[in-house]
Formats: sequence, structure tokens, C-alpha cells
Amino acid sequence: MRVSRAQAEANREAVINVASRLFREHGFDGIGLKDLMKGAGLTQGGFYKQFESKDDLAALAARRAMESTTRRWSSVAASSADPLQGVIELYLSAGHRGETGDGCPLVALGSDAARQSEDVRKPFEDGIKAHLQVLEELLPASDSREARTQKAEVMLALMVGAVTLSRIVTDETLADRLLEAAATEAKRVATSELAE
Amino acid sequence: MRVSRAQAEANREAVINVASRLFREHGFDGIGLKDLMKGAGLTQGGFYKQFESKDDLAALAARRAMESTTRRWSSVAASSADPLQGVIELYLSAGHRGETGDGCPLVALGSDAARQSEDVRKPFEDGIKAHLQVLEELLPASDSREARTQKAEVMLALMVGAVTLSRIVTDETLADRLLEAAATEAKRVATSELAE
DNA sequence: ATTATCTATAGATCTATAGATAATGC
DNA sequence: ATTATCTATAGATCTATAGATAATGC
Repeated sequence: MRVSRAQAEANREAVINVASRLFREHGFDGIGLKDLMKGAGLTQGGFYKQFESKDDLAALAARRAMESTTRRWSSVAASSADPLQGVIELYLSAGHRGETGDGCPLVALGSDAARQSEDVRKPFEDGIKAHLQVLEELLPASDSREARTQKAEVMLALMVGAVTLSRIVTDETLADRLLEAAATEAKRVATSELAE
Repeated sequence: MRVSRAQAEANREAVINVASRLFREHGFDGIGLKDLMKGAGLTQGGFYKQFESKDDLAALAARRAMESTTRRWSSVAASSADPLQGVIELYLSAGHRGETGDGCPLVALGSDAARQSEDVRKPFEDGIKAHLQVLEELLPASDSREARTQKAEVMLALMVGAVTLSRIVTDETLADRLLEAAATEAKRVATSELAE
């Protein structure tokens, strides 16, 4: 029954990874410890030897999810001829709209997050700041620091809102149009002269 | 114990109103039938004589919430010197950020909504279309129909995203800046020449 | 000997149903 | 007589804990 320390650590990581997906798919209240552990091939009983509480796991899973999507932004940017356009098109794609469990946690859990404990909201907040940072660094250096900060905030809010709305509606035409309109606007903001 | 038909109907309406608030505050999975009924001064047992299921109430409460906020947009627009600016400033205010239970259901329940049944998502979808309609009608007639549609979509996504993000973060400076940046941009979109 | 994970269970809570109660509505 | 609401409860599920089991690590 007992496994090696290395395996135990791997199991713990597996639970966090599974949770980061299952919480995004079902919400923090929509999935129980039994299924979270089962997703990693374990049973419920071992949970409290690995984690303090469900809230503890929620915080760890939220952090892992946010860090994973921040990393994806950086890697898409690094591999795109036009980095900002690459990030915008990835985020506002039908693929991202359909991939709840692997997509941006701000969309999958945004309204849930606002109701969570400080411990769970912190990783979301850090993730928001990290996402803003990535955007700011991709914006043209000709913009002032302040302009880039503001543009990044507008772009992130616009993109999170658009994917959120597109996931709610069943009218596919509307869903596509929301993503398209947001993409056009995000690109415009990215390349515009100082708005203010 | 029995009450008049008129009172029974009033009770039903009260439960829907209470639910529209409590679901926004706690999420669909975060509040039980007992507390929903208690909020209207009733006990849990009568629930299924009034509603088919919790999902049924969720759909009714979502519709009521969406209709209430659509109505608020119209009324703010009607009473503002600059209607679009009035709507934008109301939506992107610290007050709206703090009023989860009475505020926009797209923010309070946006990511929850995407996981719900068709019956519950429908009122959200109808509400999204109604909100877009209000914005379109407030946009300058000099814009083409298509331009107004696109602008409305951008504005709604931007505003929903900004309030959602502002509710997650505990850093008040960032929360305020997100709302402020979105407001500036929303006004710019509203008054801009055709973007495309 | 220690400990990672298991089975089993406590105690609370959830949705939904059954039947009792008491006031309305005919 | 009908029926809106009540109390009570079924059966499932939830988080969390207790103690058993069996493999690791000293």
C-alpha cells in the first residue's frame, strides 16, 4: 500500500493537476474529493495526508492552472511572428471556447473565484497580474508605461469577458461573433496610438 | 397553514426574487433549497409544489435577474444626459463591483452559467441579447447597423470582463484601475468612428 | 519503525418525496 | 373538498477523521 516518497510526491502533483482540470470543468463546488482523488487513481481516504482541506487544494490547483496559462501565453508569443496577435487569436479562438478544462481559469472560474476565500483568490490575483505583465511587455515600447498598463488591462478584461459570454450562449453565430469582435478590437487597442 | 391563491402566487414570486439574489451571492451550487425557501419565510417542504426542481428555480431566477438588470440599463439610459456614458459609468462603478447580489448576473454567475443546463443558460443568452440590444440602440445612428452590433459586443464583453476581474482581486488599486481603464475604453468605442 | 494509502465511518447537508395540518374556496 | 404549507424522512453525497494495511526507509 505504501509507496516511495518520490511516488507520493508524484501522486500529490497528479492530484493538483487533475484538480486544476476538474475544478475548471465543474466549478469548485461541482466536484467532490472522491472524484478528485479518483482522477489521480487514488481513493478519498488519503486526501488529508496530502492536503489541509479542500480549500487548500483549490488554492494549489488555481495557482497551477493560472501558471500554466501564463506560460502558454509566453510560449505562443515567443513562437509567433506577431506575438500580440498570436496571443489574441489563441485566446479568442473557438478552440479555447471549447476547452474548459485546459483553458483560462479566469473564464472557467472567474465568477466562482470572486466568492472564494482569500487563499483561493490570491493565485487568481497573482495570475491576473502575470497575464497583464505578459501583455505589457508585448506592447510597443513607443507607448508610455502608463499607456501599456492601461491597454493591457483593457485587453485582458475584453478577452476574458468575450470568452465567458461565448461559452454561455448556445447560438453559435453569436458566440463566434463575440470572439471575432473582441479579437478585432483587441488588435486595434494593441496597435493604436495612445487612447486617452 | 394554507394561504390564499393570491398569497401563494406572491410566495412563489418571493422565492424567485430571493433566489435571484442568493444565487448571485453564492452560486447555483453554493446555496440549498432550505435557505432559498427560508429567505422567503417558508420551509423547504413546500418547494416542490411550487417548482419542478432546483434547476427550474435556477432558470426562473436567472431570467428574473437578467430582466431586472436590463431594465436598469434602460432606466439609467432614459435618465442620463449622455445615456451610453450613464450605463457605462453605472456598470463600471465601485458600487456595482460591491453589489454582487443585486448586480449583473453575467458577472456574478458568468462562469457558473456556462456549466448549467440549456434551461438555465437560455435566460442568460436572452439577457445577453437584450443587453446588446440596449447598447446598440444607444449607439449613434451615424454608425452602420453592423458597426453598432460589433461595438455593442465589444462593450459588453469589456464591461463584464472588467467587473469580473475587479471582483477577484483584493488589491483595490488594481480593481479600481481595471474599472477605470474599461470605462475609458468603453466610452472611446461608443464615440469612435467605424473601427474596422 | 515509519508512513502512504486503503477501507470504513461519522456527522452534516443536499435534493426530493410522503403524509399531516389547517385554512381557503366552492 | 381542495390545497398551500408544514414536519418528517429517505437516500445520496459531502468534507473530514480513525484505524488498518502493507511497503518503504533506516
